[in-house]
Amino acid sequence: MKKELNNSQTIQMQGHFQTAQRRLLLELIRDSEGHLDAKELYQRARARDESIGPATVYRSLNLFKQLGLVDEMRLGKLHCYYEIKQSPQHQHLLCQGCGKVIEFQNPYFNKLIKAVQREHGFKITKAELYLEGYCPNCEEKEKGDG
Amino acid sequence: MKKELNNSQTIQMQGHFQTAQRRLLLELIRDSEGHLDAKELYQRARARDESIGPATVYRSLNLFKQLGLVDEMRLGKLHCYYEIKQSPQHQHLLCQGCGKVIEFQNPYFNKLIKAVQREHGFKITKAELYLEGYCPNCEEKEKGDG
DNA sequence: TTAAGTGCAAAGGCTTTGCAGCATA
DNA sequence: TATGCTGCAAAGCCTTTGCACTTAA
Repeated sequence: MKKELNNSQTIQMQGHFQTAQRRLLLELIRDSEGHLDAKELYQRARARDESIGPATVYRSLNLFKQLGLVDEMRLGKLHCYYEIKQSPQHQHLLCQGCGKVIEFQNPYFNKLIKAVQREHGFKITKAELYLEGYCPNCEEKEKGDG
Repeated sequence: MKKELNNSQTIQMQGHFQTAQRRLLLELIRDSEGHLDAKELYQRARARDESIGPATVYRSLNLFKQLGLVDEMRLGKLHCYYEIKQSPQHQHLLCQGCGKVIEFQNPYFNKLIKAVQREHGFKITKAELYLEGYCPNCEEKEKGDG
């Protein structure tokens, strides 16, 4: 089932060319469900279009960020991951054992943001919660290993 | 008022030499109150000891992390910041206007962690909340500029 | 004394930039 | 057709590594 880019993704390209490379990259980012860093994106793009270069990937990512098409976030060590904007707000939970990334939502999150906003008089524009730990499976293995 | 490294900071150096460089670096990290990246740390160290090299800074940071003396965290763009462990758990709020970093605590935070732990069966070992926005001052200026 | 730590310089990754040719609108 | 985009290659950062010298214990 081939998905098409939706309106919000194409309309916002106004003023910039739509190119095969950009369409491919956006498609890969969306299909990844959000857990893709620049390197991985480059590799996947390369698998579909042998001639694409890293410069195009980085330039496109910067354009997408600038246009507000994708969100950039830091997970794990030092990587930046990209995901299509428009996905409902969610946070990330990384398993240190198997590397799996889980997205979650929790009502306390908004309460927390609002409380901080109130207490510090900040206007908050970006909020990221990043949790790391062991999923039930890996937790079992940990116990087994010692 | 010169502060001395406390016991928890020296005891944990057991098995590793205490050197002038390491003492200097730990002192700078502690005095920075936690918002220092590797580059900035190197510059400050350089100001106090002209002969220190970047390799020593990076090697020391890695050692401190390994020994659990400092925490590494990602703030803002791509930087990693370091702070002395032992400070009570707190989270970070960055002003996009003036770059100021505020540490805060909020009871919802722990509730949130516990809820996620319960819902996903994860054993959470690390939790970072990162907020970005405009402080009251900069918010005013933003309005002024348009 | 001697293994660990240091500085220097070189190497390694990832990301950006310059440029000539190509493609979109 | 004309500007913007691409790929390539080179350059730029930041971080790590190899090596000979120095130093803490």
